[in-house]
Amino acid sequence: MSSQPGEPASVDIDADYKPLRDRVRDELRRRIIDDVYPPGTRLVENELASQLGVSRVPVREAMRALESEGFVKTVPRRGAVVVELSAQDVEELFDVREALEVLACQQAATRATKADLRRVGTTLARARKALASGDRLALGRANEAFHDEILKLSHNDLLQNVLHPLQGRLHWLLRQTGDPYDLIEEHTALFEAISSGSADLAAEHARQHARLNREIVRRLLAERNQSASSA
Amino acid sequence: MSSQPGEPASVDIDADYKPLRDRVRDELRRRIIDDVYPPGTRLVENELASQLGVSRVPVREAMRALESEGFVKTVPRRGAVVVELSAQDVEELFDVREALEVLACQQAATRATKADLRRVGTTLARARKALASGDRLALGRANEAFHDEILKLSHNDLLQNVLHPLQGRLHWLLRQTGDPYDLIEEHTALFEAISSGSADLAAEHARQHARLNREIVRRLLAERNQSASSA
DNA sequence: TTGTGCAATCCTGTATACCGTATCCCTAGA
DNA sequence: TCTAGGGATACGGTATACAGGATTGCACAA
Repeated sequence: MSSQPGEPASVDIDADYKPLRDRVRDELRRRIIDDVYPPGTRLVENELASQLGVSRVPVREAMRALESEGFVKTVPRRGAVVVELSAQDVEELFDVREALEVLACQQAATRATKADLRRVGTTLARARKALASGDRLALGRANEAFHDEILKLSHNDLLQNVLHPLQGRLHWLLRQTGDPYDLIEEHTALFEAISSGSADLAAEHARQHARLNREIVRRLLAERNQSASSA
Repeated sequence: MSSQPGEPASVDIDADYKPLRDRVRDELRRRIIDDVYPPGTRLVENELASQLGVSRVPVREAMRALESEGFVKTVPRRGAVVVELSAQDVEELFDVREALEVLACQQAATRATKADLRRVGTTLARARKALASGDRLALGRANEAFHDEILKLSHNDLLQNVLHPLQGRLHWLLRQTGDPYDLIEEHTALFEAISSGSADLAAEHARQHARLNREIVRRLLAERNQSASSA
């Protein structure tokens, strides 16, 4: 059309336009993850709508999205409640996550570009810095970002669409359990495996990492349940 | 509480109640799969609403659901269009499907009950009968049912929630390409591997089956594209 | 003939109001 | 203490309105 060579493909006047429903969804998801709405909280459409200064329609649509992401459960005619992840839910989450993250890392190994890898390297450096300065929050965020970026390296849109919400729930879970562990060595090894270009090596590391991660979360949950049952 | 032993957990006056949005979603999905709305068709809220005799709200919610299932693509302020699966989409579909179906079969091998296996056996018999009588439609349905049931054998709710929509798209694709192949031997072998209780064996067969399936679809698509480009 | 600009139109996104009905909760009564 | 009744609450759905981006078609200019 009228676009000059070198310019982005389309005109995109409104590239950053986001429907209200999506902004509401993001805000509610954030509140759930940040424990503003702890598990068990009822999410009442009218309350949220007036609180956010929007009508019920976008709130309803946001709620359906959060339901399909697994953050809330809707019982027909009773409304939506923030889910409490059961032990079985956690196991299933790790089952599926392992299968998909192994695939993501395999594909990342064969498809990642130099620029991709540089970006991940930067994120890892940020994590190391956060660890050194003892900033647990920043470390957690950097670790989350690491997984998000690995996922992008797969250059597989469907995989990203499927796995991303699961990772969201995983991150939520890790924040609930305190996420008090050092994954940097693990992540570095995984990153190197991917950088090597060997799909098999990357897969092996991804599987190992997922399993270690699962074990840690299992232990944390077991501890939490013990202290809860003694109350 | 007040319920007597042996009675269902709750009174369940309305056990089969389904929100309108879900029924609309199912109906629209059916129409897409049955090619009533071929790829590229614009889905206009008002039209569908008046056609189905409902208001716009449930139609909108159904559309979002179909979007997250990957049947339609919506561009903000421009509306929803039935997607046309690109070659890359198909590859990604098979990538993720393979990873998840391998997991499903592994878990099915260790978790399936006798009753589960009997049920699948019945479905396989149905497929054989359909093949013998040359009923292609029934054969296709039976093959779809086979995969749905294997998935249930995994007794993994999350896995089912994630994989089921992908299988829906896959079945859609197979109907588009004509689904003209005989999978019964393959399915029988997979079924026996699962029945044996060996996760490794089941995984191997699942992987092999997924790859064969992918090859067949690739060939069919290549043929279709050739005949399309010569038009 | 081919393009270009503008106006009319369509449709989405959102708001508002309202209704029926299922569910929940509280209270009064046995 | 338990149960039944009744009101309050909130979901699911309908109807309507409207602003403004997107699309289309047409007239007009090059």
